[in-house]
Amino acid sequence: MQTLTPKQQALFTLFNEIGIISQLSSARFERMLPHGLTVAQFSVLNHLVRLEGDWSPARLAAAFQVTKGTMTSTLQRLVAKGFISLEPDPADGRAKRVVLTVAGRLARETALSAAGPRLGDLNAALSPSEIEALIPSLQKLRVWLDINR
Amino acid sequence: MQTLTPKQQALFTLFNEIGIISQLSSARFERMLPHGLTVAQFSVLNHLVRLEGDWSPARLAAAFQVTKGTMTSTLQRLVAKGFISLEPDPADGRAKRVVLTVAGRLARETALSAAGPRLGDLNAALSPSEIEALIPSLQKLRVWLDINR
DNA sequence: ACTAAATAGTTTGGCATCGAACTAAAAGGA
DNA sequence: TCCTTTTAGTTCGATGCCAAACTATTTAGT
Repeated sequence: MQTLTPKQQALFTLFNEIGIISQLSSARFERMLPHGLTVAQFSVLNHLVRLEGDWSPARLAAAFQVTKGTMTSTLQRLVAKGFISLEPDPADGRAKRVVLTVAGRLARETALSAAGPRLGDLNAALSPSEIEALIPSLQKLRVWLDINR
Repeated sequence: MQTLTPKQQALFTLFNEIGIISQLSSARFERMLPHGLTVAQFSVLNHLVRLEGDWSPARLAAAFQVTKGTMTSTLQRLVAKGFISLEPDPADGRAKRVVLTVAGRLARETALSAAGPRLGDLNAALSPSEIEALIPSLQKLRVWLDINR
């Protein structure tokens, strides 16, 4: 029977754990969000608030590591909720600019107030120092996966 | 403006990295798989080979932390590919038994031969010891998220 | 034994994601 | 300038995932 070496097995386990954590944590976070916001939608709002400046759908797609088609879909839902508007880019006929509305800024505030405090619950599972310890390795892994796509 | 404490920020970063790694690694793994197998489909085949015994859709759903509906869908696709069959459970009129076909066992072999060797590429990003170091913390986190669902 | 509650599976509707095909517009090159 | 290539966005068809509603069957409690 085909088997894996211990090293391969460890990698397999690693990605398996990461996949499950990703699933469970998004679901958990999403349940805290108001306005029927999804993680993808909230992330875009949060990004627009934190990093002021001009953001096109294409730049957002690159920032979030998703395809342009995926970003189109997420942005359309945010437009439908009145949290952003898409305006033509005066300097480039192909491009659009993503503009946060007042309601969008408010929704992000509300979401953060609702979800932020409960993030701390996680310290029952992992101490702050353990969390800090994980991040650098995960970042190395993410960067490598991103570059060697 | 609503902000996050450093601890909350670290958690946010952690889940963000995990989400991206999950995305990139599944895509990477999936590209190596033959027969148009997805990660979800391969995982079920692999599970059935490694852990012989009687597996119902419900048990599989629990093992993979997905809903029964999700498992129904994945199993239906595996049936369509001829890799498993679903048979009635003689002892329980509600239940079914998931049976690996010869083709299914072969497909799993082939997939493992194709994907296994290339798993090692990842060692360019993270050494085996770093990988080993990550796993216990991630498992703690996963278990906590699972229990406190 | 009967009824109520739990369990197995399916189906539906919604969101995220991908890859691929397609349109429009900008950039580059000869 | 004209043609080719690149880039921005959208759309389409799959897949995975969830929550919720629904059927059938089994268990449990009285």
